[in-house]
Amino acid sequence: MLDKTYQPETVEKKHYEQWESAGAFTCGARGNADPYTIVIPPPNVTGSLHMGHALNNTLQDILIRCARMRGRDVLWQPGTDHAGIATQMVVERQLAEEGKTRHDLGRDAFMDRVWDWKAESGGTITSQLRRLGASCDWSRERFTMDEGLSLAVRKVFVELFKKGLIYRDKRLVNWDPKLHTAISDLEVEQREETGKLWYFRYPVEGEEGTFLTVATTRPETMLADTGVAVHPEDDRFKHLVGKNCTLPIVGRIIPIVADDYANPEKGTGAVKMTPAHDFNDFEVGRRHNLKMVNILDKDACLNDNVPEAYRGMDRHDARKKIVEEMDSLGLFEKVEDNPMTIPYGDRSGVVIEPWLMDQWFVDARTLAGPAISAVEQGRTRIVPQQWENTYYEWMRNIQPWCISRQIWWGHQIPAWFGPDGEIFVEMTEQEAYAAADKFFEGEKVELTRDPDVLDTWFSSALWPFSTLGWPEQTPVLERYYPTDVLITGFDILFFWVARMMMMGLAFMGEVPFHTVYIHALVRDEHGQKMSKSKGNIIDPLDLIDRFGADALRFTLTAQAAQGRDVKLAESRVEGYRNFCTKIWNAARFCEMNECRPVDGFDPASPRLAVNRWIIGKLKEAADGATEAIDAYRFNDIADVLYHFTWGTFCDWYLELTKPVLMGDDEAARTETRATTAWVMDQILHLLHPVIPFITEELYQQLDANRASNLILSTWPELGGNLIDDNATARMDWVVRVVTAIRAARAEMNVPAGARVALQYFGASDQTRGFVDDHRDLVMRLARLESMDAADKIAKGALQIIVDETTFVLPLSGVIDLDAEQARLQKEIARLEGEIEKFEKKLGNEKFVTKAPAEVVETERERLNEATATRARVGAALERIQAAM
RNA sequence: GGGAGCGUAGCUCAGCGGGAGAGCACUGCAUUGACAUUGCAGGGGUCACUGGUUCAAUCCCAGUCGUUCCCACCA
Repeated sequence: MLDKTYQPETVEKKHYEQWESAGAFTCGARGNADPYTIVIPPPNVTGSLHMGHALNNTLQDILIRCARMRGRDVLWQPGTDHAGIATQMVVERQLAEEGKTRHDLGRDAFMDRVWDWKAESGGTITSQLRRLGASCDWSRERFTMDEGLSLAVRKVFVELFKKGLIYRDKRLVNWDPKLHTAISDLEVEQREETGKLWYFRYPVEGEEGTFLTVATTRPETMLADTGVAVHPEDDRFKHLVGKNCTLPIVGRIIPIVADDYANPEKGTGAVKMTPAHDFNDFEVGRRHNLKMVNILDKDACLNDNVPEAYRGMDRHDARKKIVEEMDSLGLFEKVEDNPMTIPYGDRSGVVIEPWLMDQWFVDARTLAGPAISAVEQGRTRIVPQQWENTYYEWMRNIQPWCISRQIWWGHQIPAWFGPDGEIFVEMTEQEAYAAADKFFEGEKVELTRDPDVLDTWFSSALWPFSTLGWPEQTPVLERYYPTDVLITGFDILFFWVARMMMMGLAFMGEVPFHTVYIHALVRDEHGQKMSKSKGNIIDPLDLIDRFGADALRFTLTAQAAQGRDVKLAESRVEGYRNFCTKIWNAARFCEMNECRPVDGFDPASPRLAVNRWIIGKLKEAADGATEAIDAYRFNDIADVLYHFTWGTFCDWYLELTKPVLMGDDEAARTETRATTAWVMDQILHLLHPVIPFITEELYQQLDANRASNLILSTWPELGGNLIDDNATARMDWVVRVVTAIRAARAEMNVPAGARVALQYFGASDQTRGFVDDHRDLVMRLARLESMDAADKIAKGALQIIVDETTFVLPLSGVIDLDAEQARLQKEIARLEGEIEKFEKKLGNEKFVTKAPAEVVETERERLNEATATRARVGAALERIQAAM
């Protein structure tokens, strides 16, 4: 017996364990079936589940469960990411609370500490994914710093280095003065701010009283100026090109050069050059052989390359002091407000400094080529397609990828330096020494390994094949690569998707996935991004606790329309929890009425119209769900199943069949029980990918003899002629008549409980047939006492027009004639509006000649129908008026 | 500066070249047999604005306004 209410927490736990122990998640059991593979976007190993994960993994689980039910050999490859900077920051914060830094511990002890933290918190996110219902193959769980995956990282690094696609270079990088590491362009967040623009006079050397005014947003960088640039065509400055300025405060003589970069429209037209601290100036400096003077240390404080008074100062303090000193020298001209973008580190939140240093880079431009063509040729499809443009845009303008990080948690770069800076990149230290031996021709040297680690995204880029065993050529790799679809948020399109494309093509020679489905962000109900500081974070686990995992999953699915953010309101979750309750109660109804699944039930077999009708509707819903899944239209899946289950099955079918179930026609009862059970069962199948827990529970409870789990059963693919036009016509008629009577009764305040007599007038033969066949149904659902033909209409009765028939509730003296008159007049006004519209359209010759014939025909039918109904309602109105 | 999305009922959003939809909220009625986490019925919208294409535009095109986001090294 089913409990009176659905208890998610016990059911969810029970079935998840059952699925796992039944091996339902394990790949490879269906050796002959087509494989279907998804790799999970690996969450941060020390993180916890947020709404974005909940959405992302719900969508994956829907595809995975559906594919499994459709007979595929499914692999959902799970795992976690070491998330270098993020994880290291967490552990460093813990250390800070103990008053320590990582340097107090030293590298090895610090690494142990992070591994401990990983061991402690690493299970959180995976257990939360289980609570969500994610049917990952946990036996294959991987971590980006596993031995095998680390081997893959080294192998890729070494091979790319040997091909010249990874190189070490001295360039300006984005330096994070708080985290003390370089970061990639993608990790820099540009923020719009109102800054200032200061105008300074630089004396021209040897020309007393002549000044060149430059404008700058960063006064402190003037200490590193090594030139001034003007545009070659700028007549104001032509005569100064080739001369020098004396850099105030510092006293350095710096050249005035002509370069196209200088924009006559910007600032004063003369721009100071700071090649060691500005990306543009760096390029100009290269072109003109300007000196590179680095004035910052790793904390972004001024170093010994500046006048003594400034040494050790913070960059912000230095700015103030520079402006003051320039002012006191009479070289400060003015200051203006200036809207500008300032670079911030996305993790640290501090202003990033361009800093000149040696780092490792990937030649992304070369790797991007094949990744661009793969999408152009459709070997990988991006859904929704508009994201392809974004992908192309970025890939075609891709910059060298800075992959070295000055942190400890991550994959240490397999590069060893010799005594004079020679670089040996090898898989192991042993091989590095061997290479060094060869290089130094037997001379014994000491090698030191590069202390830096790789950008986290370097290892994530290998995820689709490193998790499957690469570089070994394993059967699993052979079978499941390339994967089928990748599901991810647009926020990591560049970070991750683009890089997987590059690495997959470079090392596997094949795209990593055929389809990339990009979903939106989950926001709060007002469209605000969820953040700790705003305090508007909704915790998925909290919602699961309160409403059940299924309710949360259904909500996310129903809102996952392509190309739009998901705005999550708790009222929605509550609404879909109610949907789960509805299903539960429908199942209880089945149980109470002994609607048990019948083995080998043939959906073409029922004879009763109501049964043939619901089977037809079910087929439509099932086809709709399948189409929606294949098109990644997740919200449509939810929508079509919601409306079929609640609106069609519960609200109509279960009500329509009650008379049969309670009647004494044994054959009809048996057929209806079997049909009800079968449709219920199909509903459970169709809903299972979205709401796996409650459907599994009901599937098992509704038939104690079931040998297998719903998770492993077969997706409904209903063939052939299950849609019966005759059954549809009659049942749709019943629905129409019942609805019309109910509406009229409600509007005219006929007491809901009152059983009233109904007469019908002017019915066609077909309608009379429908009445004869379905009289009991209409009487029951519309609360009628009787239903008889009449040859005239009683005076002052309530009249309801459906199609050609006038239904009459002879309530003379009971109903309010004025109200009835008003009701009919309103109906007439509506009909006349329609008629006018149709007539105007059909009176337009261009419409009749140019529009498709079937459209014209439809409009004609509508006009005829409206006209006929108008006449009948008019007659009804006259009768009422006669009675007044 | 470049690009993209969005603007439809009070709120959150589907839809989309030929009769404006859902959920929630709101109003009225209904409680002894699946379900009040319910049922029945109802109110509510110049589909942002202006032009254009078309027999026909909420839908396609252009522009405007508003809004969100992405990319970009501009003193």
